[in-house]
Amino acid sequence: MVKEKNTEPRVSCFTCQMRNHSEWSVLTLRELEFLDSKKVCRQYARGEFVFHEGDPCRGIYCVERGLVGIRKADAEGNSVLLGQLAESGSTLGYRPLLAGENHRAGAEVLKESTICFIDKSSVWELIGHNPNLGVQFLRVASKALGEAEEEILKLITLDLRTRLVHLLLIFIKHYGTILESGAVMLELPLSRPDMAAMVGARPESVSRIIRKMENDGVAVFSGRMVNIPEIERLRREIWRDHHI
Amino acid sequence: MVKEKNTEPRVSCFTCQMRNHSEWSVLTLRELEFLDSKKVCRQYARGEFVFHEGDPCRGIYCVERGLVGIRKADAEGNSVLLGQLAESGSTLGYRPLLAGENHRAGAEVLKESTICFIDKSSVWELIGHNPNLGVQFLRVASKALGEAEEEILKLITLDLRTRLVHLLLIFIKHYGTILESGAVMLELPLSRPDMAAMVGARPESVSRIIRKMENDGVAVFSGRMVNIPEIERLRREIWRDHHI
DNA sequence: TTCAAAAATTAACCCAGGTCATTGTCCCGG
DNA sequence: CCGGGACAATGACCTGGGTTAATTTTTGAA
Repeated sequence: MVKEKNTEPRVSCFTCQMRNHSEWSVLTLRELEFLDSKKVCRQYARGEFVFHEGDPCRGIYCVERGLVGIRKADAEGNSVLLGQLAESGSTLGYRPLLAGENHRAGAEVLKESTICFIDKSSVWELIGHNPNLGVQFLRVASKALGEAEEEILKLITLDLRTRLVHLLLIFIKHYGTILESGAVMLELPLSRPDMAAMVGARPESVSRIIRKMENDGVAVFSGRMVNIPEIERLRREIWRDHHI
Repeated sequence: MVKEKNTEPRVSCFTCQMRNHSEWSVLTLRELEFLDSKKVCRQYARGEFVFHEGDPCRGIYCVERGLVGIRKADAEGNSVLLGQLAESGSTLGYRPLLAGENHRAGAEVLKESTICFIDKSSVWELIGHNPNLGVQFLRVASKALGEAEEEILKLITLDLRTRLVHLLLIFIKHYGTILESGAVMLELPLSRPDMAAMVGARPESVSRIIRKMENDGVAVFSGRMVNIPEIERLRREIWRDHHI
């Protein structure tokens, strides 16, 4: 698991591809210089934690490249992956920073990643200096809140199969490719246990649903590859719970 | 249901009891004058909606007195009450305002209330004028996000009885009184269907759990009154799922 | 290349809680 | 004073998905 991690990769905020799609897009050149001078970047291997549940929040993290999940666990070892996965351009840990709390969930690296850290006081300094940055965070936090509330409703009203279809459709949007046959091919970014943690279920139940979906001819799973012959059939499932 | 509603009650931001416990506490006198001049207050009867799911967001609402729940429903008529109930001093509808979205949930008046409305542009004007107000909203939104995520974990890992006990303990904190016997007396602010909507269950299931709790001698329900002989027994239930 | 640990699949079992139906009470408006 | 509609309690029934356990496959470290 330890190759040559902890190396500091050469990363600059100025050349960062995703900057204009992130909260930082509102920064002036001067502020960007400040950010660039304050950030500390490093590589993380799959399985590492960027921060743990309960840790005091020292600052925020900016994913330059890779994939990170937000995991929340209870005493018995059950765990959930909350919300969307963090990819290039995503910011991690802004919630506890802005709420003035400790981390209430951990950030687990799902694919090798390069992540930059910006300490708390520098973030507040930037927000104080450029209120637009505060407004950006306001947007991000409010959108996340809306999605969390949507998730609560889904957990209560939708059965597991439907929730899984929702997840698949999101993955298709992010990672899917259309074959010449018109079918959609998808490489899942997650293991089965992690897929289960995203929809709030056990891996065994996810397996069971996958088998049923294959029997129905809706999708074919093979390891992390999924082939969906007709996306429309998938889409129809999320209307009216796949019966009519 | 219609008595003499729509009367404009005499409400002033200056004398508002809860102001110093709300986001508005950071306003200067001058800004407070602005807020007071812009706000529009009115009374709402039980059952009215302050705004509906899907409505465009025109501004935010400030509960001066009363009780309001945030309700989210799906096509089949199932519904959930999200998060905490809004009482005196709570702000409603800040999420869609800050996210720049439409309302994704409705606000339903649960007890007769007096509520002030502040239009969108005035709020943004205040935030632009006093960035501390923005920071306040940042705090509020981030805390709400943390609680929503906590709720997701609870829905997945805790059974109905435990979720209900959590709810009771919150109600006790807000509305409970200690009798001379040491027992706790509580008047529930909600009907059974609404309690069910708060814990993500059906009213019948809540009834069933209530009966079991009475058999166990943990609590006695009579209409909206609840008597809890020993709060400690309640508290113990949320540790380790009331076995062991 | 090899071995142990993690991931995956499948089957059998079972129970929490959703669904449906019945009955009774309370409250409000006419 | 009556009647209709929300609220409440309870029982019978049934199923989605959790639990356990056994087996196989994949993975990655040495």
